[in-house]
Amino acid sequence: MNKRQFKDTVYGELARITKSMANPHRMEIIELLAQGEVSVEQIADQTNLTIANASQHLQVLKQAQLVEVNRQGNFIFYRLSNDNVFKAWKALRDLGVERISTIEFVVKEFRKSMFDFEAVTIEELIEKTESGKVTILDVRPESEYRQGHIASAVSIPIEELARRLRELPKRTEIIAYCRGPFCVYADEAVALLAQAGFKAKRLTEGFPDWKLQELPIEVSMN
Amino acid sequence: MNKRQFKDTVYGELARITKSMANPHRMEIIELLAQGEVSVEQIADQTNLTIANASQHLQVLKQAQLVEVNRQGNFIFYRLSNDNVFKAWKALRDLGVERISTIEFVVKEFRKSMFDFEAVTIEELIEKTESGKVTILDVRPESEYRQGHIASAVSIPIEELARRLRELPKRTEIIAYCRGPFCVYADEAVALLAQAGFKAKRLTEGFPDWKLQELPIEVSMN
DNA sequence: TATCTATTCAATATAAATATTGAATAGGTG
DNA sequence: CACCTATTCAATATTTATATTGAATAGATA
Repeated sequence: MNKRQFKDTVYGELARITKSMANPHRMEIIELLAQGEVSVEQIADQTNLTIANASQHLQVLKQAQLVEVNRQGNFIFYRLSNDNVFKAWKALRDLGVERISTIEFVVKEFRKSMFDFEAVTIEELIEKTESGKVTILDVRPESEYRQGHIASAVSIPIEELARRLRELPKRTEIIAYCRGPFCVYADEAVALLAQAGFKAKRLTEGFPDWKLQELPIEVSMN
Repeated sequence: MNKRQFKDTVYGELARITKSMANPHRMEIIELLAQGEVSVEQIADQTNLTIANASQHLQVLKQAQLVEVNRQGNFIFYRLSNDNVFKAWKALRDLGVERISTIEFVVKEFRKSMFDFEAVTIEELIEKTESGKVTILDVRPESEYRQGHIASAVSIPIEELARRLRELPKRTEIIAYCRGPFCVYADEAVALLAQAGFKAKRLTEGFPDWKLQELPIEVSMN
C-alpha cells in the first residue's frame, strides 16, 4: 500500500461516513435519536416519512455504524451508537448556524412570526439555578424525558401542557427546554405559559447539548 | 411558514453544507486548507487531481461558504472561511477514527509496514516542554510553516530533511509534527531521524489541532 | 494593447442517491 | 402451528454527483 492508496482509503471512508449524514431526513433522524431510543414507527411519524422510507434511511445510518438497534417485543428501537455521532452532528449544526444565512434567517423569522421571546443559554440557566429559584420544564414526549433529562426538571409534554398548567408555579421563573435549537416545543410552551400569566423563557439549546457538557442529568427508566 | 416547512428548510440547509464535505477529495482539500492559504495549483498537486477537477471541488466548497478566496498576482489562494469548518472536519475525523475499523486498520497497517514508532500526544508534548529540553520539528512545506506553527518549532520540510540533518541536536529528543494524523511527513521524518541516530518521535495530531486548542503558536509571514 | 497564465466554465458520459410502490421476512402472539 | 404486525427488501424511475475534456475568461505582464 502506497501513500496515495492509503490516503484514498482514509479520505474515502471519512467521506462515506459524512455522506451517511448528508441528507435532510437523516439529519433530522440523528437529532431525534440524540434524545434516546426511538422505534422506526415513531421516527417515521416525527419526520413525516413513510415507514419504508424511514427504514431505508436508518439502514444507511446503520451501515455507516452511526446507529445501533435493540428489539423490544414487536418494535425495533434505534439509538446513536456513540457520543461522537452527536458531537459531529452538533459541529455541523454549529457550522450551519454560523455560516448559512438562510438558517439564521429562517430560525429568526419562524420564531418572530409566532412568539418572540427571550431565550436563555445553558450558562445563564446554571447561574439562575445557583442564585435563586427556577423551575426547569421538559416539554418533550415523556419517553424522551424518561430516558434522560436535566436534573430536577419536571416533565409536561407539550400536548398536555394546556390542561396541566396548575402543576406549575405562578411566581418562580420557568425555563422550558426540548430537543434543541430547531425544536419548536419549547417555543410553543413559552407562548402558552406567557399567555396564561407565567414567567417563562426557553433554553436556547436542548437536552443532548446539556448532556454532552456533562452537566447533571437524571434517568427515570422503568 | 409552518412547522414542516421550517424543518425542511433548516435540515435541508444542514444537509447541503454536509454534502459539500461528503467527498474524499474535498475531505482531503479541507485538511490541506486547515494549514493555511493554498493555491489551486498546489491543491491539485497535493491531492493528485487535475486543475479543472480541483477547481470544480473548490467551487462546491465555495458555494457552501466553507472557503474564501484571495488573489495574489496570477494565483488564486483558497482558505477555510472559519474555525468552525475545521471543527466540523475534526469532529467527523474523530468519529471516523473511532467508529470505522477500516480507518483504524489502514492507519495502523500503513504505519507498521514502514516504520513503527511511538507517537506523542499534544498533552505529552506540553509536559515534555515544561520538564526538559525538546526540539519541536515542523516538517510541512515552508509556506505552511510560515503561515503558522507551534511556538518555538523549527522548520525543515521533509524533502530537505536528509541533507539538513546537521541542523538538529543529537542528544535532545525531537518531536516531529505535520498536518495531522493522516499525514505521513512526520512518520517519514521520524524514520529518517531514527536511522541517523537521533531520538525522534511523531506528534499524533497536527498543527490545526494544536491551534484549535489555543496553544501557543507563531506566525512568520513576509 | 497584445499576450500569457492560472483558473473557471460548459458539455457530456457515467455513477450514485433518492422516493415510491408492493412484496417478503422475522419474530411475537393466540 | 397459523396468524399478525413491524420492519426490511427489491425493483424502478428520477434526480443529483462526479470525472473528463477542451474552450473561455480574467487579470497580470510586457
